[in-house]
Order: sequence, then C-alpha cells, then structure tokens
Amino acid sequence: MNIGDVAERSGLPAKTIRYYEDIGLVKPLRSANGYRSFRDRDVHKPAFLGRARALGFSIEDCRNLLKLYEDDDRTSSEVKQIAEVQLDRIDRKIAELTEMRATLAHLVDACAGDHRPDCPILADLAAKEEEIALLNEAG
Amino acid sequence: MNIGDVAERSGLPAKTIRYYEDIGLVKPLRSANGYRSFRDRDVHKPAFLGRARALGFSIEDCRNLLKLYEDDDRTSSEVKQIAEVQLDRIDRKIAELTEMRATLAHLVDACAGDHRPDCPILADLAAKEEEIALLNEAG
DNA sequence: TATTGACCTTCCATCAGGTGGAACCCCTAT
DNA sequence: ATAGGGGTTCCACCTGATGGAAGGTCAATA
Repeated sequence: MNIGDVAERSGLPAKTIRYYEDIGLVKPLRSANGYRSFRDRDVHKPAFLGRARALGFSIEDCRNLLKLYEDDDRTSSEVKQIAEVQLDRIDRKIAELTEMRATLAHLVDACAGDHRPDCPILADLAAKEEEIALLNEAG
Repeated sequence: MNIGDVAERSGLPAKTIRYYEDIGLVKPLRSANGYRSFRDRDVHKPAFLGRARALGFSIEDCRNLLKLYEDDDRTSSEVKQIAEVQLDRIDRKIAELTEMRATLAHLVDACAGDHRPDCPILADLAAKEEEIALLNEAG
C-alpha cells in the first residue's frame, strides 16, 4: 500500500506520514521503485498517531504509546499513567486559558470601542510595571 | 539603562528582550561600548510585551498593539477589535481542550490501570480507522 | 510510441517564540 | 592583574509539522 492510500485511511497528510517516518514513528518497507510500501501493521500506525495527537499527546508520548501498543507484556497501568499525565497537562492548560480569558474579557468589557484614543486595554498592558517589579522583589 | 535592569523590571529574560529587538519590537540605543541603552520609553515596552504575551496575544498582535499604544490618533475601537479576536481564539482553544479532556477522561476512567495488558485507551486509539475512512468518504 | 497527469521521491526552507551555549568583550573591585 | 559579573554576537536547537522545488514512476490515453 502506497503513502497516498495510507494518508486517506488515516486522515493524515502524506507529508506528515513521511515526517513520522523521519522521526522513527513508522518504518514502512520500500518497493523496488523506491515508493514506501506499508504493510498492514504499518497502515494502522498513522491512524493511531492521528488519534493520539488529536488528544494532545506529544510525539514522545505517541512513541511510548505505540511501543506499549505493540508490547504484549504491557500493563494497562503503564498506559493509564501516560494518559493521566496528559489529562493533567490539559487541565492546567485549560486553567491557564480560563484565567487569560477572564482578564481579557474584563478589559474588553471596559473598553468603549469608539473613536476616542482612551483605552483600558492599553492602559492595563502599560501600567503593570511597578507590580512586576514588586513581584520580582517579593518572589 | 542596560538590558539586565530592563529584564528585571519587565520580568522577561534578557535573552527574550534581545530577541524582541531582533524582530523589531524594541529599538534601544547603543552606548559607546556597544551595550544596549534603554531610554524610558524603551524600558516600558518589554513589560508591555510581557503582559500582552501573557494574555496570549501573538507577536504580530503585540506589534500592532504597540503601534496603537504609541499612536495618539488611535481609536479604542482598533484596540478592542484586536482584543476581541484574541478572546475568540481563546474561547475556541478552551472549547477544543475541553473536548479533548472529556474524551481522555472517559478513557482514563474506563482503564483498569492494573497489571493486565487489556486497555481501553489503546483500544480506542487503535480502533478508529474505519470511522476515519467513513468520515473521509462522507466529507 | 509519446505524452499527459497523478503519483511518488528527496531535500531544503519556513513558521512561532523563544532558549542554550560558545566565544569573546567590558567594567569594577580587590 | 585578576576575578566576577555584566554585556555582545552568532549559531544551533526545540515542537510539529508544512510548502515548494526538482525530479523519478506509472497507468491510461491519443
């Protein structure tokens, strides 16, 4: 099976699959003409990777998940641990974004958005210097 | 004022401030010895940038915000528009992460996390191929 | 048989937004 | 004079791809 078919089945661009070969995530055979030749088990991997990436797993996580996937002696606790760490990363990211959102929404709300130059958004961005200095001293 | 002092006041690493000069966000003068010499208005910019970046604004957004900040003829609506677009980006990102979180939490929940190899997480990552193919046909 | 067009190949550059480190200069205090 | 803590430049690296050029391959058609 050629890369185009694998791309279609996995939903990933061929370019990305080539990249995954580059970094050692998939290792298709080669046909006589130099084309990548994906065996059945090679065909599944890009799809697996696409799913894992869609859940936010890093490439290194993907590498480990794939290793576990192919390891008959794995334990589900190994897999679960990777997933829990990822869940935690997501939670922290959401918390960070939620805080950003609150601050920004507050500023947007306070801004008249009219023809005048006065703007609480710019004022806020500009005025925090003293606080930063204080924080740095304190921390 | 030298870069070290500016770094302390802005809370940014000196390295980052040099990078910001590289990409044209700040333009400090130079002393006779080649050191960057920050005037008052140069000192405020890195802090401004640090704040804006902390709210998730892209470097290009920062460039525009800085331009508006220094433009006496700006209108607050110009600023507000940039901020609203950013707010929207944050909202979409949060939505994306929330969905990822739900899926992943569901899988983690379903996984025994014990010594056995059976794992719903891996099963889910592996088993979606047909769905993907169907989706691609449909879409 | 020639040619078209859709595949495939490699390689190199680019993106965001910095960070790390090497090699070297400058300034002040001891 | 020498040690340290500044500063400087430049180049490489990180994540996770993506774009594009230059060229090889293959199947169908004219």
